[in-house]
Amino acid sequence: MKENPFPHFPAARGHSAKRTSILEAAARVFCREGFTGANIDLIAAEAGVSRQTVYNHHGDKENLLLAVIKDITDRSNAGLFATLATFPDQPKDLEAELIAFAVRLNQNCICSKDGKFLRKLIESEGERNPELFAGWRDEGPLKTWSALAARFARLAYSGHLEIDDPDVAARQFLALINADLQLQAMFGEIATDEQIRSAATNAVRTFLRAYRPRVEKPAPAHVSA
Amino acid sequence: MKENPFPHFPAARGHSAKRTSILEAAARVFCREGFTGANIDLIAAEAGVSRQTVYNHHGDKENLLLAVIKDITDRSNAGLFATLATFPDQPKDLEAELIAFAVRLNQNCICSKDGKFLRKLIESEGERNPELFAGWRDEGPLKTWSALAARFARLAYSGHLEIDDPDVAARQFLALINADLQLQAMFGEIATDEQIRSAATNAVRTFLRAYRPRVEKPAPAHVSA
DNA sequence: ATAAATTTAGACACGCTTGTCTAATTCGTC
DNA sequence: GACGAATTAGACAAGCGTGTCTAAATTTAT
Repeated sequence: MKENPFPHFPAARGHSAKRTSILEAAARVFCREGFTGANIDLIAAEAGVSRQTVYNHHGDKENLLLAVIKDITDRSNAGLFATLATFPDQPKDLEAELIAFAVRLNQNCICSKDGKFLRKLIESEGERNPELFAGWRDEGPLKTWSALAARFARLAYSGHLEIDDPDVAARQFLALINADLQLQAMFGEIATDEQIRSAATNAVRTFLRAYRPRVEKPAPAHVSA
Repeated sequence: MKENPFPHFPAARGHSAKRTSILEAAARVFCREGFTGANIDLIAAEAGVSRQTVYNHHGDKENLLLAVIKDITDRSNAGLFATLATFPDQPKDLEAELIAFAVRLNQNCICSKDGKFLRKLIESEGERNPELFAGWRDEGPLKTWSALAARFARLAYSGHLEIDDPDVAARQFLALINADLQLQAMFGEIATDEQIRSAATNAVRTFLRAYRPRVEKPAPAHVSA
């Protein structure tokens, strides 16, 4: 209601700074303690803000949770699709480029603070808010899978890969990427760059052993040996 | 204190039945609502028991959570190692037997009610009880990985597979097994037998494309072509 | 410097949950 | 049928968390 009806100026500077810090603190606390376990006083304290300010910005607790999820979702999706755009469509060195892509995917999307928060929040609260879960699934994993599947299909068409079902290949690629990192992801620990690189290397090596064409260059005509 | 000091009879029949039903209900509610969100009245109601009985059996709420986790962990580990024992050590049809093994693993351990409960409980409460998380990790995933890695190493030694790092192969096998089921697992839905079989087939097919020996039978001498 | 908007600390009512206690009731056994 | 153990319903105090309110202090823009 009292947000800022007309934008003579987008918002007071301290105002939006506090809004941000509230959302960040709330995300941390919701993740750590769960919705019911998170208490507003703690969120306010971690945000360096008074309790009343939290209520001024976001109404009640339920609303705050939704704001947190929307905030993280938006940022997370932006990062995700920016990263997907760097997929190696016309690779010179497929293995190296896929590894680099996998590293980016892990760093920017899956192992990032946002990515982990979002997954844990959805997993904790999804059972109580089915439409929340459905929305996340449709906009997150399902879109990721289908986008990635399209890229892999292209690589198959251009003869770089030999793939029966691109959707399966996409899911397997993502599963392999995380095979070595799942345990760390479950706890608070953030994966080292070295660990991420190693995980990506292992994953891509196996993925390519499975999906690299077995006969040399059965490519579609316009690629000549 | 008032459990049953001497076992003239192990415990009243209704007594242990109620204990079981309390643990089951508590597991459900803790999973659904989180530790703080779970309330004893609800657990008692779902167990078909009075609130006081819950306190009689398990002291306070914290204690009840520990009892639930211990209960599920024990059952879960028993199933896990029973299933691991059915690994195809001397396969005639490696692909078929690995698929069957993967199906058993998913049905008995990963997609089972206990498996899902345990994972969600640990993920929710692990951050607040580090030793809980550590115990689960050491007894669950780490042991699974190492047991599975040993089996794969054996298959590699006998020439059925060509594996650089058996630990990596084991993690990748498990990751592939779940690639198609992760989303369903996150929600309440239980995977169909058909889905589990299909997921296992996809996984094993890819796994074997990656790890089956490329040159025919470079086996260790005693296997003759 | 002044006026408007925002933030703050604190107090407050209200509801819910935990854990205990008691007295009545049911259950299993002899 | 009678006994003891377990279970039950209900009341209860104490603590905590939410959300509201007020009056003072602080920030921001004019």
